[in-house]
Amino acid sequence: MEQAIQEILKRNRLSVTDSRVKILELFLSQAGALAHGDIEKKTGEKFDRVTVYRTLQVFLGKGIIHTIPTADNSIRYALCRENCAEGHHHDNHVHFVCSDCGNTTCLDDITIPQIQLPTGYQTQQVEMLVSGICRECKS
Amino acid sequence: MEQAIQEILKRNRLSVTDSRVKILELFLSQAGALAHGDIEKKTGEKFDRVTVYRTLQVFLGKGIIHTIPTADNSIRYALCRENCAEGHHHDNHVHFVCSDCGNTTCLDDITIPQIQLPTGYQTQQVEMLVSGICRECKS
DNA sequence: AAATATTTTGCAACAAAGTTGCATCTTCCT
DNA sequence: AGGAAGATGCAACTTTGTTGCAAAATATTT
Repeated sequence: MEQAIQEILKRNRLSVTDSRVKILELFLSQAGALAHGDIEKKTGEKFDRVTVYRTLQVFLGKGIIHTIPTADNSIRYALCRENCAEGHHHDNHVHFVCSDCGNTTCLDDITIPQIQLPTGYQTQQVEMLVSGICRECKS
Repeated sequence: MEQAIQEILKRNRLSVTDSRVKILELFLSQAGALAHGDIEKKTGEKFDRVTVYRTLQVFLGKGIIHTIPTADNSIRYALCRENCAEGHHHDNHVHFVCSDCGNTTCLDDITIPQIQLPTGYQTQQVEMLVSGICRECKS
């Protein structure tokens, strides 16, 4: 994993620092999306709040992670699949929020269907957000 | 308009107060969705912040308005069409955020398409959020 | 229409979330 | 190893949202 992380950082011309490594580790070691708060807690509160904010901003800018809007007004972050160009994702998968466990996951294989907007509207990006019960919580 | 507003409040067994009337007026007098901040500003800062929060909560609970999650982590509120039951909307329309003027609108006539989730996932609610350029800004 | 009961409001105080400037420390490059 | 560039932590601050409570407004009863 250590390898992979270095690779990601280097590919994006970012210096390799403790916080960046630890935060990327977090993302890589679990499937779901993370809110800012989760990150602060799960890194063992080793980093300053400000550092976490700034690290997320940098990752966002480089297209390493993307945001997921949620109904409860708390932005989640998730890793982008391979090939997001700097600042320009192709992030056309559906996001799922479990109303039981609260986890947010990217359903990478479910593509957002095309829709026909009224004339005069021009689409740039589409987000689709499903809430419900996830596989783990259903059983 | 005054009529209509009273009607809405009475139908929902809410007492008719200045703040509620003014805030409903705001929603009725313009198409788009409003963020909490917009409301504070546009009412001419006559009401306490707390009152605005509470009023929105009440309207939400009664199904008079619904929330729209946005990518920038600021919840918008918009009027529900006619017949939302208390606490239970049928809110299956698409939301549009203009990246130029910033306005958020309900595309009431565009229905969210059905999607097929992976087995094991159970859907409760689906949100679809399109960003782009709106009719007004395009010209 | 007045009196009472019920709601709603505004204030104060607080908690959480996010931002900025700046000095210090790390990382990277040669 | 040394210096430039960049990242971090701290402090201070702003914005956003919440809660308890007394005062005020609204609704209800007679």
